[in-house]
Amino acid sequence: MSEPRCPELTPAEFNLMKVLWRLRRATVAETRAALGEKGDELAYTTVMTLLGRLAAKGAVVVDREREPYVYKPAFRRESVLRDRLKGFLADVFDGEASSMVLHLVDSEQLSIEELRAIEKSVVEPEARAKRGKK
Amino acid sequence: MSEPRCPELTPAEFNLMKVLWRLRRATVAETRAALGEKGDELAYTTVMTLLGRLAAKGAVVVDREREPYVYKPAFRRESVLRDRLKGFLADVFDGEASSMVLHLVDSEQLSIEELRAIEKSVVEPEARAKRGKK
DNA sequence: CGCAGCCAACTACAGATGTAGTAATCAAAC
DNA sequence: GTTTGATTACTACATCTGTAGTTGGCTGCG
Repeated sequence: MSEPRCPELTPAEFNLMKVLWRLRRATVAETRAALGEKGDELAYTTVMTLLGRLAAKGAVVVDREREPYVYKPAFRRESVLRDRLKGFLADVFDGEASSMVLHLVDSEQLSIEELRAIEKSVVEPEARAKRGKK
Repeated sequence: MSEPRCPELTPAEFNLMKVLWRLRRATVAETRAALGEKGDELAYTTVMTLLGRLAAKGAVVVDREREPYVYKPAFRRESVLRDRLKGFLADVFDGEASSMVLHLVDSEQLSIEELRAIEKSVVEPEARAKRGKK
């Protein structure tokens, strides 16, 4: 029995998840406010609907102890990002990670310096420790 | 007037595009056959519907000179992949390319050796020439 | 010449998605 | 205590997606 995987998320749902990961946990109103700051104005009920769907598919946990309910992510951000990355890589680059990275460099979204820095951070132990935050 | 961008593609549509890029150009039947080899069995009319939608949104060009019609991609594969990558990066990793690559390495989808190889290929001129195929 | 196939156009349709309105409740303000 | 505001539970619904059926033309086979 491997760890339970996060269910598929639609773009709108994923967007909510990003907010929840940032806030750790939040009520509908709080979530809505955070979205608003990003420029995503959604009706209160829309946010509720989305959070409801996320709860239904098990992507968030709802604390119904006391109202207003508090929602929080059921899966670590890191692991969800990883899964998405994996899926994307398989879908678009046939799983060829290096091909993808090459594209990144080619299109100047990643510099050689960054590439070297990554390499270093993977090898060097103390840099390794730092990792994880980002 | 910058270059026209490829319109958004749904997963099913993108899947067809992958086939078309491989075949360069193809009829409905040929496309369908190629999909079949990959294990994607779709009804003839389904393939036609999808190609029709792709044509409608300008992602493929249709040669109606003589039947059966011949469909071919309206955009280079490379550029579409790039766009998708860019969108994904922005959406999932807030545009932080190095963060994404770090994830790749962490989850062992990319080895340090590959990373070094990429670095090299970007720097070295003759390796640079080779690039493009992949 | 009439039928069997191939093909394009049009139609169908269930399920997913994004977005939000309405009803019912409850608690705080007056 | 009645009105008001917050909050949740339903309901709504237009679109988009994936998948495919139906209709009718044209073409070559017998």
